Amino acid sequence: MAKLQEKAAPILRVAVDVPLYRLFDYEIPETIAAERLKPGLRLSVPFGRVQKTGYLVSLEERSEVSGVRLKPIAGVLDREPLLSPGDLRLLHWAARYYHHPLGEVFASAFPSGLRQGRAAVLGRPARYVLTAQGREFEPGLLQRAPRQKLLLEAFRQCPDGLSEAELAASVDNWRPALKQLAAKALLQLDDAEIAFAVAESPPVKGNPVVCNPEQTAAVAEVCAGLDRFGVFLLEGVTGSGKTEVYMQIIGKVLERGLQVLVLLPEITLTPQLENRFRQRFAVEIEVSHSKLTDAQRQHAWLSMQQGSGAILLGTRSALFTPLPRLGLIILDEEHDASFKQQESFRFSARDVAIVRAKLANVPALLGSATPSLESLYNAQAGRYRLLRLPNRAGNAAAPAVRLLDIRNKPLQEGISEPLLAEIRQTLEKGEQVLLFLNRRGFAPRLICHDCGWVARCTHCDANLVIHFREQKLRCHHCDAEQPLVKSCLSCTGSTLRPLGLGTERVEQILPGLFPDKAVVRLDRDTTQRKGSLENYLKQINEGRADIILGTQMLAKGHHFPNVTLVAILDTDSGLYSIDFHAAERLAQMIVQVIGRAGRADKPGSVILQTRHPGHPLLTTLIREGYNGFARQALAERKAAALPPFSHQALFRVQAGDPFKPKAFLEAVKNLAAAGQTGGTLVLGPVAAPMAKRAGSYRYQLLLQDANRQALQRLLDRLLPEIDKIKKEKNLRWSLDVDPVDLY
DNA sequence: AGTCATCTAGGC
DNA sequence: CCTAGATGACTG
Repeated sequence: MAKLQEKAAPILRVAVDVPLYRLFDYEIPETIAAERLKPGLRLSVPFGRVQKTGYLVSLEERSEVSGVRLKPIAGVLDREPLLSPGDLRLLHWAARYYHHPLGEVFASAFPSGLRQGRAAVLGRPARYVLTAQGREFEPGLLQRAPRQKLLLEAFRQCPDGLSEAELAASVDNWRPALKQLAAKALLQLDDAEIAFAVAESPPVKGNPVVCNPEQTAAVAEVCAGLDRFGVFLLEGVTGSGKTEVYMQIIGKVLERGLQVLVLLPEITLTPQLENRFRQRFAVEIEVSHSKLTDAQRQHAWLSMQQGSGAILLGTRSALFTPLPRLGLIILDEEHDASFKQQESFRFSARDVAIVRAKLANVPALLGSATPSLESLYNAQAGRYRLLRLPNRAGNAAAPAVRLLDIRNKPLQEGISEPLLAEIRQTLEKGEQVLLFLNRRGFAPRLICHDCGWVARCTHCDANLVIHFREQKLRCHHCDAEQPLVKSCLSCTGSTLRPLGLGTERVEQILPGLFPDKAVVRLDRDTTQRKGSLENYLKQINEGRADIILGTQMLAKGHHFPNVTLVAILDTDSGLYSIDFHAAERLAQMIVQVIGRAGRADKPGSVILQTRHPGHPLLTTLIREGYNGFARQALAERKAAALPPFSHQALFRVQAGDPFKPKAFLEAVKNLAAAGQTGGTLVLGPVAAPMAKRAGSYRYQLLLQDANRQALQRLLDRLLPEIDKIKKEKNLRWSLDVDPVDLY
């Protein structure tokens, strides 16, 4: 007893949400029992002159910091840590691997309310039920309020009432209508405790779908490995029924009483998957992405953390959500670059998900019609198990793809004569046409026909894009915009011409070419308003659109069953990029766009307009498909010792001063060279491909090594030293481990 | 990052 | 002599 009292109270080592590569030590105040303190707890700590949330990393016997400078923590925010030891190991791994400050990595694991120190209490989700009056009420009387009618009918189907999440999934913009119904005393907030009947019923409802042999085999193979770590790469052509495979495997995991994490690259893809999951599974499904409110995300986080949620569907920000009974991680569209966070903590949700699966000893399932070269390489090397779904479901034929040489052919706003004829034929049959052009706006530049002046952004090395309808010139790299000028700013001449092609320009010419045909344009400019994308998709699927025109958002996930002709207007942009990732991106995009055609019983055809019909990327892709392309691209990467045959880390620097970034990176390079024992390549510093952007001058330094550990060791040594380089004013640097683009 | 003490150029 | 804005030091 006496011994225990003599022993000094332990020191708390704490990670604070600041961009500093070190931890901070605190004392335990007498009011707090030391036994309570476990790693992972959220603490409130005095930090400088403010209070901040800190995360307890470890308890130490002594501190390097002299006792007089140590402060006591102000409080403990949780009774028990919200993160499990496994979660903590994952965060430590990620901070080390991506060389990012631990406090910021911890912060990224929590929803913003918990980050700010709010209590981790899970309110019962609001639920509504019909009143006696509401049960009697005839929905037909609400003819003039269609949304209220819709809601009332939905409640009629569900005598147990509906939660806000369920309402959001079935009726959009439900809140005002619900308010109206409540005001009419037809609805009320359900204050009865809900019996958890859901937990009693089997997790899978609805009819099992009959699968083809490949689907069945894929399901069986993953299910045979459910009790241990393993990575499965599900390569399924568009329309091959990947989702059904996911759902059958998820069903098996749910039957074991375990949780499933499903990650998607983009928010726009969550509603359709959520709907399918809700139809199939009678379990609590939580959704988490950045378009939800903080309260919604915190609710999803806590439901999963406390174990009541069974499926978490989210984007990369959902990756670190605690899942005490994790049984499976699924990552759909695994090739998508959106899984890589592109600022501050630059983690790859795909790569971290695999580490998470490994730490939790559960399988990870990666799915894509166009797997990344890294994943295909891992499959070849035997690290991943490759599962293939080569056939479209329902015997839909693969579309016929052909290159259309447009050299020396007259173009009308980017559309050649032969393509025009094909479009006309398709429209005459009453079928839909999809035109893909990966550039929004009217035209990518405005040029003076007299003197050659081009409208440039003053903050970036970029041309201003013409937005004709809005009469604006806009930079797509910063938020600069200005009115569309009528005369040249250099020679005052008035013969200004739009040069090049954007979706807005193509949209303008289509009514003249195809009178009476309905055109829908889908790009960031037309879908910015909430709900407008959904409306357009509905319009298309109900057959109220003949020509669909759009940018890459067309290539992602959406199904257009009545489209039988797909044309890529400008295939060539991206064929000759300086970034070695560009070829892979382009091939994936082409294949994804091709996948939009001929999904149902109608055979589809695809036309790629190109001025480089002999380009090996295109010819290989047409002749041998994505796999042929991938084989060739991997051979090229190997010959050039590029990833995945080597590993990269990129230092990026930007500053308002044009010379300081380079000087800073020279210093980093010298540091890297001093004491360099391994063979890590240090390339640069070079100006970024867009040297000036949003008013900053940008440089980069690339490190490359075939040995990942050697590269990591160099970074381990480099980072503390870089921290010591006297920081120039207004200079920002960041490190990107495994960069997915070099811009 | 956020805060604050210190320095500096320009205003009266 | 005063002060707004830039600069740098520091966070336990």
